[in-house]
Amino acid sequence: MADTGQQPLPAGRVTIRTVAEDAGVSVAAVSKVMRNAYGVSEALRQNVVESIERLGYRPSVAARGMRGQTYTLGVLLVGIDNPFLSQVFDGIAGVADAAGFKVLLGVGAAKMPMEAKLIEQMIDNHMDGVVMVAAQLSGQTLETFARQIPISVIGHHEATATGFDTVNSDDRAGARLAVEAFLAKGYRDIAMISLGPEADQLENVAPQREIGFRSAIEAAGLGPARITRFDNLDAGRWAKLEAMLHRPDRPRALFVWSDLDGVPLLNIARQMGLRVPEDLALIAYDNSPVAALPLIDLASMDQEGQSLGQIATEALLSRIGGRKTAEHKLITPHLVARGSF
Amino acid sequence: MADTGQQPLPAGRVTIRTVAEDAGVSVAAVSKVMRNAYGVSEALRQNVVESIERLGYRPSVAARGMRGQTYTLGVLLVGIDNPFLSQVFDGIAGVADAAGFKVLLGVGAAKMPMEAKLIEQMIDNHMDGVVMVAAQLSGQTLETFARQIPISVIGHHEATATGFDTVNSDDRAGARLAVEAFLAKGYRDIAMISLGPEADQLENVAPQREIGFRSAIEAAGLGPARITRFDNLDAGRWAKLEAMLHRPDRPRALFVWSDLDGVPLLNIARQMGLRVPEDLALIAYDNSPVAALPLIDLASMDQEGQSLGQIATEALLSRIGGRKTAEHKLITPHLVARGSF
DNA sequence: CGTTCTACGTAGAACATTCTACAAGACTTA
DNA sequence: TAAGTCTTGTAGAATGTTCTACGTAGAACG
Repeated sequence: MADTGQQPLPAGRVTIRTVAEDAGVSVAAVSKVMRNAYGVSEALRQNVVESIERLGYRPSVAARGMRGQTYTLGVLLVGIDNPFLSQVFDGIAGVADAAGFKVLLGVGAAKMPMEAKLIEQMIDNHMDGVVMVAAQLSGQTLETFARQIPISVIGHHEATATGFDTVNSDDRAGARLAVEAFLAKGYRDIAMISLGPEADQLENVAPQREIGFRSAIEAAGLGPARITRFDNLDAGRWAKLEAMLHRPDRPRALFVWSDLDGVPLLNIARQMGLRVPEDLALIAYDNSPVAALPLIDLASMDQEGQSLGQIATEALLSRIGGRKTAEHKLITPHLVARGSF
Repeated sequence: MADTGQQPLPAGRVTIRTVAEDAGVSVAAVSKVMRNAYGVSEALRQNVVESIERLGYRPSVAARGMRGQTYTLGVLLVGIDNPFLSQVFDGIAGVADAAGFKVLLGVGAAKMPMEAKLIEQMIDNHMDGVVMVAAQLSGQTLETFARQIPISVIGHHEATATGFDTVNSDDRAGARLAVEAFLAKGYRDIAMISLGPEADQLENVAPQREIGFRSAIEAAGLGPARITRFDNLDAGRWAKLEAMLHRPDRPRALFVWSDLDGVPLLNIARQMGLRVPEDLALIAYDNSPVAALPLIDLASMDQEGQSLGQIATEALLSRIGGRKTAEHKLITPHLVARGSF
């Protein structure tokens, strides 16, 4: 490793001053080299770079944050055990890394005050920007924060926002594609299971999928659309789902807003003795690894989370770079057909 | 950033100076109140607190980091889509939050250089401490980092480490409990599937489980123990697993080092027409939500990830508080019995 | 009635960086 | 040759905190 010479213990931290002394130049010169700023001769540059490598110098992010950029992006995730989010994160991390930015993660647990605190924390850490994934915060709150830090949002339909960028999977198209896939196989009696109670919050993904579902059903002349909502927090939801499957007017085909509900639903159906797809056809959403298990074999819409993450991060970086106008992008999902329909 | 100079913008950042002026006291007095340090009268305190609330002041973490504590902990996770890690994180976040610490996450993707970079980043952010979960880094590397920042490690058996604390599930006991559960039901022909190729890296969990398995098998007079290892990165592993189940000397009962392999294995077995547990009995590890699905119904060892996270964080906080000696704790896991054996 | 304590509060250095001026040369141009 | 311009580098302010050292009362002590 690094040879420190006579002094056996490395002692204190290697700061920009240590490097400056070692290279025999001013502190500002080292700073310039670090940022490849203008006004450094090749000779000086070489000299400083050598000292930096010899000493293993790394600039203090905290100190940087006081005046300049930190080259750190914050990512705000709703939860941590959702495979879709994991894909999105991969996309974000890839682009950030390539651009020389570090990434730190905050986990909001789908609680608004928590999310707000985390953004504040990222601001307080002087991060250069934030990617929010499936945030619960209102568009208005986001606008407020966006005045303090560049923000790019995934999974939050807010196409009129002016202060921040958004990237979304086209949830309406996704629902339509699912319905069309059912129709192509001859299913006519199609219903949807959605996430309650947020039906009127059009910025969220589930309501958007409802809109897509409804319009596709009506376009096929099968209206009015049947949509049942279950609350994420409702403890008795599985019992309700089972009751629904027991009713005589049980639909022949079900479009489920997420694998999070789709997989357990499939479980319940099979437990009840229903054959899938002979008795009940299913298409869910997110194309998570569990859905792909042979024993589950659940068809699911793939949102291409990695692309979403990449595009959102590119947008964020260009905003950090100085863009003032807002960008809103929509990515079309695709169906991964499996034995469940 | 947005400051064009001409317009007096609504709000520049609220700093400690703003508060001091508003309250009519010195900057240091405000700092003392923030840290509830010694030497503040109740009257002054009240006055300052009022100003803080009125102005919505939040201290800059970056500036704090330059001299004092940042009240931020870093958490280093191998991956983000592992339900066990999600539990651990919950435990960490809970304890940290209660102690007034913020948490930021880094994701190491099981790559050593990546992990090293993330720790360095946390050091550069002047975080107060780091919890590492299932790190790949060697104990020696950890000791080096531990000289620069307090570290608490989960899932890394290193009981002789002096520079950092460790908290582990008792993996040997876990394997033994699984074997004993098999024995209690009369199974005698028991084998294990482990993670390769790291059998000789005793700090990792899989080798520890192998040791526990081996000793339990031998103690029952059923030795030598049959252990097969599959590499995480091996693309053909599923085919190999299937081939193994086709062999005539297929074991009657299988202990699998993780649900990550256990669930797909169960899938393959059922696909082959094997009945579980009539033809093949299974116990895996981690008790992930998928294992609990009725269609899967896989018995699994529960490591109580949340406790692990809590204990590791408490250790970290006490180390931040000044403790110099190392603590090494072991938590006993328990079996969640299900229909698979 | 001085002297020492104790409690409260303040000034200012320190922290590690960026960034704005500006100076000293070298080079160009009229 | 004088004036202007470009290049390279430096000094020092600025950033928002914490923390050390110190001053100033009033209380307790002898």
